[in-house]
Amino acid sequence: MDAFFASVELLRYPQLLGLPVVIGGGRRQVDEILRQRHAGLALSEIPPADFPLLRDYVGRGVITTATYPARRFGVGSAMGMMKAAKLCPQAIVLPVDFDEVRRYSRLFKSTIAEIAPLVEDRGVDEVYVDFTEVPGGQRQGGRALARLIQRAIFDKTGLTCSIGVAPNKLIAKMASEFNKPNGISIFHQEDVQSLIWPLPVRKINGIGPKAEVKLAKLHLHTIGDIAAQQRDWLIDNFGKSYGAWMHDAAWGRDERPVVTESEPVSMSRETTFDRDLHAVRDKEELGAIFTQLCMKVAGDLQRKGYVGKTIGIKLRYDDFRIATRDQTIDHFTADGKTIRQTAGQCLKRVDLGRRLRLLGVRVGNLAKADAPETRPVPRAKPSGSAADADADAAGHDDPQPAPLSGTLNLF
DNA sequence: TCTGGGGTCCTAGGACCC
DNA sequence: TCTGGGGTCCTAGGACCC
Repeated sequence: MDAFFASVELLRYPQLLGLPVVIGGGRRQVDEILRQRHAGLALSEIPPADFPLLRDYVGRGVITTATYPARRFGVGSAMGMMKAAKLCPQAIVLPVDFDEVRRYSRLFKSTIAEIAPLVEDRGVDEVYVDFTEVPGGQRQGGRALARLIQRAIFDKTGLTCSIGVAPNKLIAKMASEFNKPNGISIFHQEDVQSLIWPLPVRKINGIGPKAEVKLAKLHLHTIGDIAAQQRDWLIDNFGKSYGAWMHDAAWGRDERPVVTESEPVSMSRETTFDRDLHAVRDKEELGAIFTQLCMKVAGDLQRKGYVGKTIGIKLRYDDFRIATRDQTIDHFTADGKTIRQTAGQCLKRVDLGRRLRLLGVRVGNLAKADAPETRPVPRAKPSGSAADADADAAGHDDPQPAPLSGTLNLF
């Protein structure tokens, strides 16, 4: 056994575990429900019978997680709150406390690292661990060490976790879902045929909704269906890289190592508005939000010690179409005003005639702030792109650049 | 009143360079 | 009047994941 995958169920308030509970939605909306009913009371002081209910929720947002009793009604992660309210109106709804989630996440990961040091971060509640070299890591096919880790996590955090142990990351991830919550599953390469092949294609980490639809059109529904195809046939239908990968995955082949260190590629902030905003009518509001997003990204970069060169925006229109624009500048920066100005140039290159649902700001092409290549370039060298020409024409440090024909001079 | 926020990686065309 | 062939960077979009 080389790899091991663990994920945790991040839910506090043990008194609620047996009840249908969803966590998520808009912070403001949930707080509003809480305030109306229990002004000034901490969550822990509210008796379970008095908790706010999903049927009282109004507004946007999605579910972050749900208890198992709630999942029995068909609600789950990423589902819209309004849809969930139809399925399970009696569920208790709680706000997400991201600071606390992060705190528990760190504790979860450090607890594992103390026992098995090779840990790969896979987000807030998941990790891969390589315990090939951990003393005792092979006992009972890895079960002994998995138990030890599971117990340590529970002792330190009070949280349960599901663990899969397998010869590689791909199988370990699938194994971890076999025995939820708080289970341990040990898979061997030989189990792929009997335990993995009957599963739907979506269970492969890397096959999403689009690939699922395309596979279904080709009459491929289970992982075994994929495994039964010729590699070249998959390559013809899905491309050289994805097709070959899909074939390997269906056969349980995966050579990726556990990666313990990585540098961020980009940092971003985005927000979905309470209601769709229009570039003209909601100009003030939009402008203020835009500036805030830029300042937040700048703060994130500075706090974490990074600078970036590519600054971009993202918008989501009311019809859910997404547009992105970005621009690479000639020096690295983490400065809010620079980000704001460059992002403002990007905004002028996109259609602002439609109502907007979301606005985001991103800084990519990151480097460590103290790295030598991040120092300012000696002289700015002009380049001839249209965007630069526009920036030059409108720029000269002017906070209110000239309008571009056909678009609105909002920012 | 379906559909968050923060990421990564891939593709593909055009610019530009040697 | 048939115009190579790499390589890298930039930009936009999209799939996917937690």
